[in-house]
Amino acid sequence: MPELPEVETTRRGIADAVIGRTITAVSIRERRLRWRVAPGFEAQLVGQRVISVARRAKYLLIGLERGTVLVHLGMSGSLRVLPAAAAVKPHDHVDLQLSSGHVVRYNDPRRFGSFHYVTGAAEEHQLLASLGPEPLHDEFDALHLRRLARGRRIAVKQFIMDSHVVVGVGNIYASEALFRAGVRPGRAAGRLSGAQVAGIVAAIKAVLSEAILQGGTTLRDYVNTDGLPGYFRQKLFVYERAGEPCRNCGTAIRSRVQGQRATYWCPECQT
DNA sequence: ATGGGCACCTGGCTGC
DNA sequence: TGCAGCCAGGTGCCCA
Repeated sequence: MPELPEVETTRRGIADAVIGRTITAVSIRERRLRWRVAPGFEAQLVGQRVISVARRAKYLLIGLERGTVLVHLGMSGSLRVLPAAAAVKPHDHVDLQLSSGHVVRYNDPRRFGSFHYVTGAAEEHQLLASLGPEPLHDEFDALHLRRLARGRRIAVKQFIMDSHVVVGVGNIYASEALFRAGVRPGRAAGRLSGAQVAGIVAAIKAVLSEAILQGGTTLRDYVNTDGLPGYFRQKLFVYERAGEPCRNCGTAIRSRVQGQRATYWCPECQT
């Protein structure tokens, strides 16, 4: 489910509710997430005040007084801020009880998400240490992408979804960015022109920024911290639109499986 | 190093 | 109606 815009929307949604509050209790109903939640996780959090809520790639970093909680939403995870007494629903796996009387509740049907508690510099944690640049930061530019693409035969769509190249570009926004850049997803990354690389960088930044403004994309499960969907779906040009007319030229959108993921493109607008 | 494929898991939809 | 099969916003790991 969540790509960078959905995670960023979640970050903004929980920030005001948690910053300055103390975690008074942690309850875990299901420890078997992508990785089993470590024994002692609850005890390490309880009593600590929340200092910050940041994001790195698709990870949320909940900064506490003595450490950081690393949360990943996987494919189907979401965090909501609810009154402490709110009824528990299926797949509500983790609760962070706050001194405000609210609870940050993690729901994840597929259990591909994760929770870690990290002491010391969170960015040095194994899961974060080798990640590429943030797509919306200045260090992600045409020069960077061109340098990494040199000699690579991998399809450009899989290339921009590689977290060593740039983080946060998932299956929806990879197709959408390549449509905007006018580049076919199967093109070899190393054979793109400088102008195409620059166009892809600009398109990634634009599509992610716009999606954040719309609160992300809801296809199936995703909801923000208030339980509401994201509205970017209406702005999608190609994703899950196979056979439908291109919004630009009317040609039927095509799809195929690439790297075990569905890919969508317009055969007329993308070369 | 690079690229490809698998695994983890549940739920919703399709078609027989 | 029932059920098998397929598909889904991610990503770490193993293999050639």
